[in-house]
Amino acid sequence: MTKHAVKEDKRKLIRQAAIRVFARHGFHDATAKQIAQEAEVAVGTLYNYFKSKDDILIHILQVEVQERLTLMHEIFSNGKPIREQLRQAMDMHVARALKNKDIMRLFLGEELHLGGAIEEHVHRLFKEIPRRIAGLLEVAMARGELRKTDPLLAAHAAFGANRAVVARLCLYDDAEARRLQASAAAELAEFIWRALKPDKIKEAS
Amino acid sequence: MTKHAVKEDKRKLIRQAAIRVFARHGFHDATAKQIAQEAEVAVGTLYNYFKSKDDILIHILQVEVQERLTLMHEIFSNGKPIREQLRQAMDMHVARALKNKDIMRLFLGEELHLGGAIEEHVHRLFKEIPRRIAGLLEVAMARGELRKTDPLLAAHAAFGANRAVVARLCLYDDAEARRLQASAAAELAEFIWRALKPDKIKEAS
Amino acid sequence: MTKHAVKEDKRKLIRQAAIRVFARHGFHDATAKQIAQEAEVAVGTLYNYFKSKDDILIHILQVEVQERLTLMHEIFSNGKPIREQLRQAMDMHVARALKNKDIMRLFLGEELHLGGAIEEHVHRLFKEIPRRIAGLLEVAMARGELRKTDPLLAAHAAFGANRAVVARLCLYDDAEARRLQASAAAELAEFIWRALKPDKIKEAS
Amino acid sequence: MTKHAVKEDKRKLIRQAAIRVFARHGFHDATAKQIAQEAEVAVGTLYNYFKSKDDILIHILQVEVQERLTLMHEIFSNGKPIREQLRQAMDMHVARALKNKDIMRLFLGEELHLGGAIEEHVHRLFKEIPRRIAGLLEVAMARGELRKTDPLLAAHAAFGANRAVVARLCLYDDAEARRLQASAAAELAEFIWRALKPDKIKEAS
DNA sequence: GATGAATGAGTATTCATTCAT
DNA sequence: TATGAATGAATACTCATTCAT
Repeated sequence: MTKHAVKEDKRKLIRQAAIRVFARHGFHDATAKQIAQEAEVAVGTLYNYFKSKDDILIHILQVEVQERLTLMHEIFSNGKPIREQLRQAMDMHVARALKNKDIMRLFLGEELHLGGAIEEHVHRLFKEIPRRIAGLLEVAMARGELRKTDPLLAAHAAFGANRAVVARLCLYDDAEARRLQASAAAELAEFIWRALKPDKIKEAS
Repeated sequence: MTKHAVKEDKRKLIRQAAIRVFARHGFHDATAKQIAQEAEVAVGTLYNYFKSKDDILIHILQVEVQERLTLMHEIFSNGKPIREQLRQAMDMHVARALKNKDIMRLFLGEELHLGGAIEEHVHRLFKEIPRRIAGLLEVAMARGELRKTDPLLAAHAAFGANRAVVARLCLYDDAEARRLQASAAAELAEFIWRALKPDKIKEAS
Repeated sequence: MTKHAVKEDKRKLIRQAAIRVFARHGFHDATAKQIAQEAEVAVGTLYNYFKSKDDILIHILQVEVQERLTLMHEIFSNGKPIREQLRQAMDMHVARALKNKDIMRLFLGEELHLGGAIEEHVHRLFKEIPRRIAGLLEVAMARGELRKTDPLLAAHAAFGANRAVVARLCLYDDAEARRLQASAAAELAEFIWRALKPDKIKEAS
Repeated sequence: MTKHAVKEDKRKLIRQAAIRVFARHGFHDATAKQIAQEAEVAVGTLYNYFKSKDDILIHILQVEVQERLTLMHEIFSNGKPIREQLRQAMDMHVARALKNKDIMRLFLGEELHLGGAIEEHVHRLFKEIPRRIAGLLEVAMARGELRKTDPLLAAHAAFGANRAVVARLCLYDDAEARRLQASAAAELAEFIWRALKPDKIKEAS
């Protein structure tokens, strides 16, 4: 039990070091040596915990995606009106992104062309998110809380809007980014809400 | 003058070969040799027309972005109602993307982490698009054709929504992609229109 | 004393595991981990019983060579006519080789280029065999049981003939190997006997 | 034509450098860098002429085996009596070996366990030699110039005898090696001739 | 201008060995 | 004694770029 916990701790240590290094140099240009130094372990140790550099990236993305999906699921199961849920979801994403810009840099940048084997893993991971959002939207549409439209397309549009705004906040640290930061989540929620709200709103309660 | 034209022709030849190769293998994994073979020239010749491999990528992106911006500008200057303009813009982007999936793959994937010098060039390029969209939106807001909100944020959201949907269409060639293809532009336009239309529509032609 | 016996047992355990692993992967490509797993001990344990991976190989070869030399000595001391002794020696070598192909693969393949330090050990070991054979041949020549010729050269030739035939039987498991298997020892003995028998045979008794 | 010749020259240059380096350090321990330095080219250049380090070794062995087989074929086609042919063959092998000890060291040592893909190539190469010798012996047996026995087994025995003696001469440069050097070929030829000559010799000149 | 052979810096991964537990 | 996680030196191979022809 302890052994397993220690092993997980070290994986986490390496994962977090790798996030920083990948964010700094990009996946391709980051070297195993850099990751090892950042984690303060020997190069060989990386390979005691991960099969390869690719494997580290996959693991990082998996953990992050998993956590997001879980949080999203909680928000959209809390019984609040959909408009409120959208607002909470945007808050969550924006806050999380700002809190950990490193991982966002990684998350936003390395969507494609990782080469052969990883690419599939990563794509599968990235396709899962809009699919889950589409599921949530579909339920809301069925309930009449959102207008009827293609849920998958709407999910992509909503997720894409969010992604672009968050990217703007995280990737460029300029005056405009700082200006948008405060209102971004609220405006995004409003944007998506308006895009998807029913024509006649009959929100009971 | 002829000399210059010949030179530009060869640059174009190489650029288009590079687009295909980058799309196939990704920027990092594409080799100068592959590009040369695809363009049916010697490796050395590449370097007579471009400073470096990086330079080729920058050039590709510049041309594409430039063309899009020009088209966008035309659409938003045609005097049609904003809703129609949105529709035309979405049509243009989707059609162009589907027509040249190669360049889209490149365009979508290599946004970040190209390493040091290029990164700046590319970022500057990619920041330009939302800024221009924001400009267009701002005008429309001033005219009361769109609701008042932060134009830059709205531009990012709209552009992001578009980007995500187009990515879905171009990057994964599955059943869902084919289903969405026909209606994507219209639905996207509707999505963005609803997100940004004024509360009370008083479109005096 | 018991302690020493236990220690020897474990050395044997490891030695035999190593023989299997070396035979499977070759000395260079075999890893300490593989040997440890095959022996069902921890990696560190190997190093409690052997100085190094090299040391394990040396030990294996030493034991095998020692055993062969002892058996050879017995055969050539049994008072039988030399022709019969040759026959018995060939039988012994062929039988032993076929019984333990693993060790033969090792024995035949890793003769050279083990790198610096081991090489000397191994060479010394491998030089010992022809020298001992030469000694036996010399005695027989002195007695007139074999024709007079350079004993060392004859020893190498005889040993080499044997080695090559045994290699053929052990290393390639094809139809020809199976055909030769039955008659190999007898034919080899005959080959060497004819090569070395005196011109006029006056075998008393 | 010139281009091809130049390319072949460089392959030869690299091949010969590699022979020296492999002989010095053994195949496994020789590094690409060492070979490059010995050949006075850059590391990358090696890979313009050979697919891999393995490929270099295969090429070396192929050339050497091919040359030997050709020479052997000439000797055994020259119409001389078989005893003379044997003598010439031994002379050739011994002389060639002494003239180029480097390649012999390689030739003798790396018979096995080169790992996966090469191993097959090399084995096929090394099996070819006894097969060809067997063919020659069979013809001689049919003509009554040699006693009837299994030609393949005899070939292995003869080749093995030769190999062992040559190895002794090339690998260890000690007093005994120098003593044997002069008489080795003649004695080897005699050894093999006696081992294989017919019981009643009726050599019609 | 065009060519493509030569260059050599750069990197993921392995594995013998150690040593704290 | 037994363990096995940690270590880090070592190495084949790639590929952007150059430059003599």
